[in-house]
Amino acid sequence: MQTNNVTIHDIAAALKIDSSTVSRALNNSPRVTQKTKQRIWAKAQEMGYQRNVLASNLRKNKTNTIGVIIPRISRFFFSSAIEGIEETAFENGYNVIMCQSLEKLERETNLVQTLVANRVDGIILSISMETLDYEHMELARKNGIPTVFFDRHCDIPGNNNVLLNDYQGSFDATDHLVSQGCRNIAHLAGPRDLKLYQNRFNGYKEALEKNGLPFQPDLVIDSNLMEEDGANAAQKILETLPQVDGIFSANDVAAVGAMQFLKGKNIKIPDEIAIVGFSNGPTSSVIDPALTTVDQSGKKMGRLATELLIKQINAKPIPLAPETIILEPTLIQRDSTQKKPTIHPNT
Amino acid sequence: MQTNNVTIHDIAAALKIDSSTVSRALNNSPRVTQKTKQRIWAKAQEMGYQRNVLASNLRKNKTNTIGVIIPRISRFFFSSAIEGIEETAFENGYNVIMCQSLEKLERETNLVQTLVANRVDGIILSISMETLDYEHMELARKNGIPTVFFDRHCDIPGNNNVLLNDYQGSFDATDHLVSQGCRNIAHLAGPRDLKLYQNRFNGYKEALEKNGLPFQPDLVIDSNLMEEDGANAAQKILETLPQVDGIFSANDVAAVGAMQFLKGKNIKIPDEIAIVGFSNGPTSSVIDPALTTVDQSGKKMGRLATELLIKQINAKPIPLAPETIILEPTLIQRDSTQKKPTIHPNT
DNA sequence: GAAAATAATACAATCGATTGTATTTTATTT
DNA sequence: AAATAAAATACAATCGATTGTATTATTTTC
Repeated sequence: MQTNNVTIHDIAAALKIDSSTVSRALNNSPRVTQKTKQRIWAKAQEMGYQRNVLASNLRKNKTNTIGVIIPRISRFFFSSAIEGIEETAFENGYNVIMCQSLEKLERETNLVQTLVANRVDGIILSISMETLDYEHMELARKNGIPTVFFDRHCDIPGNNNVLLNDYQGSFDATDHLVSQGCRNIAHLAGPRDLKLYQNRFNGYKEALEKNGLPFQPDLVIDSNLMEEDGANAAQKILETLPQVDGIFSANDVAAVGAMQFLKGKNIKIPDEIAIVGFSNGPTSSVIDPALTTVDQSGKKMGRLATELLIKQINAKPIPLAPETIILEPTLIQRDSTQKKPTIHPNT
Repeated sequence: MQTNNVTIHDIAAALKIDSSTVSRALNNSPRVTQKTKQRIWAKAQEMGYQRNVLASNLRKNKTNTIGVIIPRISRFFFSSAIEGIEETAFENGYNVIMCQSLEKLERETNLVQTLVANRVDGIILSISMETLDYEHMELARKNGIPTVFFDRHCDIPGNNNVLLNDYQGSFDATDHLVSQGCRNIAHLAGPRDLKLYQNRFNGYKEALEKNGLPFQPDLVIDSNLMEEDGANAAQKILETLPQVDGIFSANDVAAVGAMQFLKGKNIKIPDEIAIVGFSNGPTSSVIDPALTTVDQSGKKMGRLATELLIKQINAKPIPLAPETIILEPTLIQRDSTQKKPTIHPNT
C-alpha cells in the first residue's frame, strides 16, 4: 500500500522539532511562537503536507460529517432538501454522507448502522414508507448521535423534527377547491401509515366538514401516488364517480398523472374537474393548465434541519430539549383551479 | 467527551484473550478457531460492540468512501446520476460523500481538497461552468486518488470519463427537425467553454450541413440555458427572426422556457415552430405539446461512472489504463415536433 | 513417545494526529 | 546575578483497529 503521504512527523524531523509542536502550529495554537509557526507552515507547504483527517477524527472522536438518509434522491422534493442540507453543512464545515433507503426498511436499518459505524456527528432522516417501528434508531440514540427527522417523521416523543404543516396545507387546498365551487371533491391519498399522509387526509376531511360538505369515504382513493396511480384514479373517477368536480391529490406526481388522463379524455380542467396537487414540483408550473399546489419548500426544510442538527451536535454531551419546527405551507394558485365565473352560454 | 463505546480491547479483556484475536475473529479470519470465534461473536453482541470504522480506516488506509462533486443536486439530471452512483456504491460497500460546486470553481477546488483530506478512495466529478483549468485536480492525482468525470468532462488526456455522445444526440435532434420540414432552425446554445455544449453545437451545425442547409450564425442564441433564457430567446426569435421554424435547445429547461413564451404568444407548436430539447427531464413529457428531447440517462451514467471508479480503485496501486465510456443517446420523439402532414386548407 | 509439523493465540508495532504533563528556554523581577 | 515567573517546546500516552512475527498448544508422523 503506497503511502507517500507527508505526516507531521516528517515535518518535525525535517525541522528537528517535535511533532506535537507541528500539530499545534498547524492548528494555530497559541502555545507555539509565531516564528516557529512560520517555519512549520512554510515547510508544510513545501513538502506538500495534507492533514490526515482520519487520524484527526479518530483522536478527536468527531468526524465533521452528517449522515443523510432519504427514500430516493431523484425525487424533486428530496433533491431540493439535500441541496439545502449540503449548503448549510458546507457553510459550517461539515461533510454530507448521502444514502437512499429506496423505501425499504431493511436498507434504512442497514444505513443507520453504517452511519453509526462511521461515527457521523449527526443524522438527518426522512423515513421510508415501510418504516413503522423505530427500533433501528435506537442504535443512534444509544451512541449519542443526534438525529433530526424531516418531512416524513415518526411520532415517537423526544425527537427533533422539521416538518411542514401538512394538515394546514391540505386544509387550505381543499378549502380553496370548495371556494371555487367544487362540491364533490375526491382525494388521492398516500399510505396512511405515514403520519404525513394521514395529516394530509385529515386536512382534506376537516376542510370539507368546516364547509358543511359531507365527507364521502368512497371519494378517497388510496395508492402510492405514482403517476400511474393518478391516472388510474382519474379513470376510476370518470367511470364510477361522475359527481366528482374537484380532486385534491396528496402529491403533484399523482395529480399530474390524473390530469394527463383527464386531458386525454377531453375533460375540461378546471371547469369540469378542478385539481390541486401537493409539493410545487417542477412539473406543476409546466403542465397545462398549470397546477395549483401546496409549496413544500424542500430546500428550506433541508436548511432548517441541518441548522437544528448542528445545534444539537454542538450541545453535546448534554442534549438540548428536542425541538420540532413546523413550517406553514403556502398554496400556490394556478389555472387548474381557476374556474371561470359561470356565465350563461349564448348571451 | 463521552466514549462509552465498546472496543475490541474490552471484549478481549472480558474473555481474557488478546485483542488481535478479537480483531481477527470479527473479521472472520481463518487464523482463529471456530470455537473462539463463537465466544467472541457472542460477547461482542452481548456488549453491543460496534466497530470503529475510523480506526479501521486509518490503519487500512482505505475509507470505502467515494466523493462526488456535481454542480447542483436539485437538477434532475444530476439527482438521477447520484441515484445511480449511490445505488452502485451501496452494492459495493462504499459510502458516498456528496458535494455541490454550485458552478463555482473556488468551491470545487475547496471540495477536492476536502475529499483528499478525508482520504476518499475515489472521486466522481462533473465540473462547474467556471472550470476552465484543472490544476485543482492535480491534488487528487498526486495523492493517487482515482477520478472519473461524467457528463461535463474536461479534455485533458489520461482521464476516466463517462459521457454521452452529445454530438450525436444533437445531430439526431437537428436531423429530426429537418426531416419534419424545418429549414431555419435556431439553436439555444450553452456556454461553449464546456466541451459538452460545444459538442452539442457541433452536432447541430453538422446536421444542418449534412442536409444541405446553410449554417446561419445569427440563429445561434447563447445563454446559460435557464428557463428565463429560453423565454428571452423565444422573444428574440419572434421579434427579429421570423424565418425560424424550428428550435433545437441544448437543454430541456430552456426549451420549456421558450415553449411557454411561444404558447403565450399563441404560436402553434409544432406547426409554426417545432422544438427539441435535451435531457428528457421530468417536465418534457408533461408540457403540452410533449417535448421531443434527447434522453441523457443520468442514472445509467452514474452507475457506469461508479463501476469504472471502483474498478480503478481496486486496481491500485498500479492504475489501469484510463477509460472513456461513451453512451449513445436516444431521441425521444414527442408532439413538439410531429408536424401534421401539410394538407391544403378548406378541402 | 519423541520429533516434527501445524494450528491457535499472544505480542508488539503501526496508522497519523492530538493533548495533558514535564522539561527546557527565555523573560522578568529584585 | 540569582530567583522567580512565564513562555516555548518536548515527551509520552492515546484514539481503536490491524497485521507481521513470535510463542504456545495441539496434532501428526515415524
